[in-house]
Amino acid sequence: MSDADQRSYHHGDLRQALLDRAAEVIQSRGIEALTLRGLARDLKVSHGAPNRHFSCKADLLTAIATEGYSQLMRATLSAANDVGDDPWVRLNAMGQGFVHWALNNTAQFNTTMHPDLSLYESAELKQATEAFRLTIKEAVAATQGLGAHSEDDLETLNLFTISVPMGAAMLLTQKDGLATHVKRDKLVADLIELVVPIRNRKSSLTQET
Amino acid sequence: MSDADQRSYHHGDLRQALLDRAAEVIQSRGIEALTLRGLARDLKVSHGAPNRHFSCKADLLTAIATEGYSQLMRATLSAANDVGDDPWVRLNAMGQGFVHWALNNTAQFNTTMHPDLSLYESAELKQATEAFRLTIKEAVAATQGLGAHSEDDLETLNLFTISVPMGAAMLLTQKDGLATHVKRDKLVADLIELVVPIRNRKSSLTQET
DNA sequence: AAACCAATGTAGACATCGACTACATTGATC
DNA sequence: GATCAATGTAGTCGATGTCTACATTGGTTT
Repeated sequence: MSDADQRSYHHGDLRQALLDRAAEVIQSRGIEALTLRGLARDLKVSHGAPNRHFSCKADLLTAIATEGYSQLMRATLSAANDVGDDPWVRLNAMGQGFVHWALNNTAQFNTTMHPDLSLYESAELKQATEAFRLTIKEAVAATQGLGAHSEDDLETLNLFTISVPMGAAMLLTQKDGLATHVKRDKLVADLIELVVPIRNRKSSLTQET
Repeated sequence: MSDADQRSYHHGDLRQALLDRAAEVIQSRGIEALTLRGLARDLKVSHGAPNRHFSCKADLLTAIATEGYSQLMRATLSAANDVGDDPWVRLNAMGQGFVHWALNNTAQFNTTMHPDLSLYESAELKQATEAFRLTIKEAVAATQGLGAHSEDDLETLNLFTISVPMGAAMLLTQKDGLATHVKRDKLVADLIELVVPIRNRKSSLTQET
């Protein structure tokens, strides 16, 4: 072994290295092309090493998704905290934060939303999913009565509010999606404005109707 | 060979049988668990037979997605034709038709939206995708100036309009999604009403603002 | 009617993968 | 310094994708 590869036996943080490399592979060649043995080769470890951290491929994908929900929640909450206390303005920022995180972490986002993962029952993933949904639901509930759609059912409003960033992120992260739009930030801002309007807005009570 | 299985050598329509069985497998065990050899076993043909119709697994998924877009377009257009000529009412119906098709064809919908497929360049899939997007775009364009959001950019409006059914279908088709909602039709109608409102609407010109 | 042939299905082979097992090395703890 | 759980290695086995050669069929041409 040359001095270049100072890793004699233990890798150091193989788990995180696997997660990082997996995201790269998914980005370039898709989830189907992702293999545990391929990751092992890329990271110069034996083909069985990944199994010490992920018992199977579904386990790896689940871990990516769990971390995805966690980061998604942090990204949305962080965006909300950047804009102050008005629940309406906060919800708008959360929507934009959601889409921006998805566009900046395409592979992780697509893996997080992989339909197969809802079949693979995982306690951690379920918990992360619920925590995220609760965060959104609370933010939506906090805006009730303050702006438009104040008369609508909360569940319907919640679905509407999360559907737009979710659907837009889905479409924009496709390889041949609308991602080539020049002014990405403006598109996202305009889009979320249609769901949670904050422009031409003086206070929390002077909204229409 | 018994008289029950009258298929002596040729299957008859193996291609469609593969597509149908694939949808069942995806529905119950996910896209990752789908294998060409498994399909061959289920349909009592040799392990190489599927390759005569689909050169690889990606080809099969692409075919499902292509058919998915085709059916999705038919479902939305059919829904529009059921409600008359008002572009605004038609667009509303298309949104509802989209979600209902997705909820009634979960496996096909999830496969159609599989992120891997945008990496696998397929002329037919690309054509089907573009045809569908054009259909939506035309329907959105036809409503411009008639209702709300008349001042918005068409591209933004288009993304908004398709994002809601797309995101909602994504969320509702998840195994632990909101699909347990009792009044599914009402939820979908209320949801789309938030995007393309048609209630309390006399004509195409007496809308707010 | 007989020959022909493209479409379709069969059978076998090979590299690769997931998953399991036994064994080896390491670093932390007592 | 001994101990041991965590982590990595090497080998194995069944299953899969994909390729090739061969077999069967039904329609077409002569």
